[in-house]
Amino acid sequence: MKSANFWPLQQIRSSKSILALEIHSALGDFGQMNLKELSSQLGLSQTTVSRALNGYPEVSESTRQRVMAAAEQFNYAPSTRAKGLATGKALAIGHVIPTTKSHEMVNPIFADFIAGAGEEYARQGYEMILSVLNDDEDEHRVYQSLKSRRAVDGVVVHAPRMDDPRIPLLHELDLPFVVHGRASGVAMPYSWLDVNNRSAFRRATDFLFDLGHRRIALLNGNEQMDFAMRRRRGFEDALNDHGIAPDPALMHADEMTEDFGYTTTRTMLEMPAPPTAILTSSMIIALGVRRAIEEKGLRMGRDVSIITHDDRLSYLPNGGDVPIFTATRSSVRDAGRQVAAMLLQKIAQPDKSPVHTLLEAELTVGQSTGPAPT
Amino acid sequence: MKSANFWPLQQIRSSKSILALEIHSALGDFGQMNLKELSSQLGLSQTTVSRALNGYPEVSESTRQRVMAAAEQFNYAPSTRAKGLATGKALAIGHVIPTTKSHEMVNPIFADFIAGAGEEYARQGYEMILSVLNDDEDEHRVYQSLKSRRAVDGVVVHAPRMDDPRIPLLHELDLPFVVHGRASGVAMPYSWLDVNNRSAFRRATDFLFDLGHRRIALLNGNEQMDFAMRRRRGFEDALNDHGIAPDPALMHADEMTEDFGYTTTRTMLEMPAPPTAILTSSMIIALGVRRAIEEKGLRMGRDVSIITHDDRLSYLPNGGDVPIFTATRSSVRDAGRQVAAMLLQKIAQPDKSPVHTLLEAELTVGQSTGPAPT
DNA sequence: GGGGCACTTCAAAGCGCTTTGGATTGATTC
DNA sequence: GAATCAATCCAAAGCGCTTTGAAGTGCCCC
Repeated sequence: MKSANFWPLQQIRSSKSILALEIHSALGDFGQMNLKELSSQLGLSQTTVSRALNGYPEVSESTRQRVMAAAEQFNYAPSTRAKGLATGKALAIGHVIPTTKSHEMVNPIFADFIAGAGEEYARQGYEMILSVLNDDEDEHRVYQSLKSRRAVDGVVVHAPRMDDPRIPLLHELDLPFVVHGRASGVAMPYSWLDVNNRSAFRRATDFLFDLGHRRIALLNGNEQMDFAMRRRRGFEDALNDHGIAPDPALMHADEMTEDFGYTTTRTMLEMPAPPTAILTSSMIIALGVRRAIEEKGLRMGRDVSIITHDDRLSYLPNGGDVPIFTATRSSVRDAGRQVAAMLLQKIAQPDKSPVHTLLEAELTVGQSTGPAPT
Repeated sequence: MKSANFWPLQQIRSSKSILALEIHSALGDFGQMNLKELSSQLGLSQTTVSRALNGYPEVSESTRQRVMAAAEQFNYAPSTRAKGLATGKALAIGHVIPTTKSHEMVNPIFADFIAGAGEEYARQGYEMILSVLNDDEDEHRVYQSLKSRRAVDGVVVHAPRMDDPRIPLLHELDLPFVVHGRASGVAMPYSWLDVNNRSAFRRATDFLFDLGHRRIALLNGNEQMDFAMRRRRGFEDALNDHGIAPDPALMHADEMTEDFGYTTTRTMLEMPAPPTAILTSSMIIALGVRRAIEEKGLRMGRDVSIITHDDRLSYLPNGGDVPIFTATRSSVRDAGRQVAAMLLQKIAQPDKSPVHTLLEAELTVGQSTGPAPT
């Protein structure tokens, strides 16, 4: 221990270095490098190495370089679990996979949203952890469990419904969260990011009016969902502006499948006064609508116009340079990125008041709309 | 400490219980209950409480009941991080989100697969953690990082390509894994679960032959992907059996979008001798194919037959009771469940030799196929 | 040559759990 | 009544990190 009295410092250093190399090659592939090991290889204390890696100023630049190089060389990275324990943070964000209870349907926007959020987490050194709701399990328990196991520092709330009970719950659990969407009816403040669904659908409807359409149908998502309800409002707003009473026969809401679009449109086209334009809440519905139209020998954009909302899902591109569908567009992947950033921000500064982001969807004109047939 | 000498046991117990209640109500909502706290509330040592909760036999049944009740009441659950540190296991499984580099496209089967896998993890007390590949980042580093941070006990390999480099990498990293799919060209043994793509597509093609079709097209996924390559083999097998040479003009492979199905079919239908049947690798492609067919005034199932592979994605149901498309079906959600189970099994018994599961897709006949037009 | 001052570096405690090796207890046996 | 044995229960070490409070180092100046 007192060898420093006998050995010149330089010599110790270099002899240790040699030792380090030997030990390393001996460890070869089985040893998982840890802080203790790494610092002994470097001939430094764990404190110093830790500080060097975490960017504390107490460490000289040359030492830091040396440490970082060694960490790189030995593939060292601190154990997430140990780090989490020591810092009291989980360094992870939770996402609870939204499934509609009826058909264990996974929300199709989920994958792209996650991909966006994940980018942000990766950049900031956070883990993303997912939980799936087992059919028998209730939502409450999932969040409760996430909290009591201290598995995450915060969560993202997906697919909010009206009066969504998760918001008061998370408040009570004191678990930071950001909502992707909004929950009408919830009084307490919370952070959210949402697309301005109401104005988007209002504008889309207006656009159809401008083209001369008067019988416009709406194929919406399940109207328990907050976004669907808002889209309907926007649709109705525009009708009202133009002095037209909403016609229940032209308004349908259900899970957003191709089949829903197809069968509903088919039925509507049999009506004495069929719609000349149809607004849909998702590309998948729109595909079904288009099928029903073409099957009947009509042409989309001439006989019947379609406007859809387009979440820009990567596997469902809306055409190439020229969009196929006229659409209200907003990238859900981008939303994921932003929500993640908001949440990390909130975790860093818990006392800041809630933040709201309202994205405006852009209306891009494609080939699916045209003047109302006379 | 020696108070047991002065106080009758019963009395201590009950006085502690009262204390417990008081402390609890004082802690109220802010305290995160931990083992120490819980055991002091119960008047037991941490060891005993831990053992009671983890089902060790050294604890009497009555004590265990009492402990479990208290844990329930106080919403206690062990900290994942502390538990992980102590046991040396991460208690988590990693999934690296597959994106095709070209268009940051997220594999559309991903969400459903994850949902299935997540169920299994939840049941066995594992966390699921996702990583997203940043565009600039390379695959190697992601797995390397997962390993060196000791963030996961194993990973699932998604969307294997031919000669997939991840397999030797994970071997080298000594990180347990199971592959969803197979990687032709990889010599070393590994566990996988796959659909028998080759036989499925062979049978589908045979089925079309039986219906009298001779000019059959294949719209495949990107043939770097192992599954796509196997499907092509199956397709070619059947052609060979029937003495027909594969016609490059009828074989196309690309990212599986609706547009790909549409434009390719449209082109093919312009050929002097257009195909009378088309095989597609995904429902989304099939939707595009159908559109091209109907747009041309032809009818699916009469003028042109379609068979598609159907992963049973929850948001893309293939009709209701009567399937719309004739399809080779195999539930990807179910695959997720099984892969997860295989991986957890492997982690529990690392030395067992690799396991293989080959699922046969079922061929379900829908409305999209019919006798070849004469 | 010793005091003062930046710079660096260190030893050790603590995060919340599991687990080892031992202690305690009451019942049972001789 | 001492010895044996299950059945319980406990104290303390250890997992890999961060962080606090203290100490070492070299340099300059008086």
